[in-house]
Amino acid sequence: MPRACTTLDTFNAIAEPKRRRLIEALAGREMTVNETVDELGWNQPMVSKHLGVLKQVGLVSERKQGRYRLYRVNAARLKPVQDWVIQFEDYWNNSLDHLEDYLQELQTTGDANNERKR
Amino acid sequence: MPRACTTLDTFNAIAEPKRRRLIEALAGREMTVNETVDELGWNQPMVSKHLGVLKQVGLVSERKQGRYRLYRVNAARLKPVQDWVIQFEDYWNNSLDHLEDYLQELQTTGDANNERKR
DNA sequence: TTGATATATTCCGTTATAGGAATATAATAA
DNA sequence: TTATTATATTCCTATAACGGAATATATCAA
Repeated sequence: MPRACTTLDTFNAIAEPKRRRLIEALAGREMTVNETVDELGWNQPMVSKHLGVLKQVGLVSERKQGRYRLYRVNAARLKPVQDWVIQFEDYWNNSLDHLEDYLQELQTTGDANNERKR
Repeated sequence: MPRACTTLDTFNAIAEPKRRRLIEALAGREMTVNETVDELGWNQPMVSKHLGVLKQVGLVSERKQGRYRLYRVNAARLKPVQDWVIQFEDYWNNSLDHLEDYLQELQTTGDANNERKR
């Protein structure tokens, strides 16, 4: 079984850095495909294809105007990500977060003694 | 060029639903691989493999104790995701978020008139 | 009509994937 | 030692991925 489609959900869609960059560029303002091309400096098919993925997931919406297509971010679709991550907010600034332990462990081999009974 | 490795960064690692589930299961408490297997009802290699990906990204840390390996979530590694998403928080509850427009547009064909001058 | 502009789509090649099954390794217990 | 428990790894297969290049479609302008 391969990895899930990028068009399956928001999490998969924003795993790609270019798509996050695209969302940042479009945040708060509508833009034409070519305006985006100019702003990001990518080639046009690349922008169109990434926009296509974002559109399928609903992260951007598209509005036709003449021969232009205006794209805009649908920030609400990011909420599931925020909602999922926020669950763990309590952990990353207090004693439950053991980042230092982890970083230290990367350097020491870690003693594998003291069998725990289960 | 294929999709980026799941072990490249947090965004790619959490794109997989099972890995998010795994993080939830381990949140706040250390667990053995087999405890996790029991709790999630997956087979053991599957749990080990997903833990392996999470470990490479630093989302979980591992501590050997006898023949057990205790896994624990490193919530701090989720912060980049939170930091990225939070940028758009302003958009998803006020006028800048055009969700209704979008949903409505899905049903109407949308008039492609009114060429905009550029 | 013809040409130009704006955007989307198709074809291609390389590659990492996720799951299943089987097996290997490590550590303990008898 | 041998058996058992705990965990990791290897091999397999099908699939979807990005990017590049080329091309198709759509709309406007002359």
